[in-house]
Amino acid sequence: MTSAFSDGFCDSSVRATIDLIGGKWSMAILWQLLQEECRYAELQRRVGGISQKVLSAELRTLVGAGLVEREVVPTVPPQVTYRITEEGRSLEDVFAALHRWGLQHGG
Amino acid sequence: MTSAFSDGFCDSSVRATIDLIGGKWSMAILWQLLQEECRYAELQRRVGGISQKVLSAELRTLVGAGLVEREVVPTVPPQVTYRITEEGRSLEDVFAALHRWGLQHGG
DNA sequence: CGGTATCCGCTTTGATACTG
DNA sequence: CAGTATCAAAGCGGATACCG
Repeated sequence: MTSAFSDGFCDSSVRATIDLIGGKWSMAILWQLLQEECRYAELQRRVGGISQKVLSAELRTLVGAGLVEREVVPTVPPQVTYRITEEGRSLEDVFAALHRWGLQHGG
Repeated sequence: MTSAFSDGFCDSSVRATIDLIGGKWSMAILWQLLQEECRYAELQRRVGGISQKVLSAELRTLVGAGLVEREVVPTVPPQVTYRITEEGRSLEDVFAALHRWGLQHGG
């Protein structure tokens, strides 16, 4: 645990993590889903300001990464619910670290 | 990347932190400077693949944020050394959290 | 309702040339 | 050596329209 970063910039896992949650909307979405599961339209409304295209793309990415779960109920009209996975919930630690530092730094 | 998280996202410090270190190069630069102080050209060489323009801009941002210190030795030719500040060094905790999660998630 | 497809503008990024 | 200026290219995000 001493030096998490050995040498050079060979640690791609940090980069990958930031690439995943560092986007403009990923965090807002995850943040929302951490609080409660949500359907598509509702999620768009809650996040606020995100377009359908971007929301779809983000959700596809997050689902693909295993952070979010997509449940389809084939009714008419269709009903799709998104919820955070255990994997996604584990991000709370990362958020906490970022939050702590953000406060310490920005004041 | 700086965004207006209007509703449903009250914690801007997390966002601010990611905006600061989530850029394409910020982390590579910080990572390098965490290991040892560095002069401009050397830094560009070590980071690898970054242009002068972007490196300058990044450094200005990081210095402005108080994460990096800029020391000018007015010799001929001029000599400028960049080194991490205490503030910047405190990011190690954040990196550690990201690293831990990155491993746990992506492998 | 829950998306995908298309087009378009803006920011980010980079190569190159030039200055102190 | 350590940058700044300029210009071109790429990618992302967003508005709109349309499909299952």
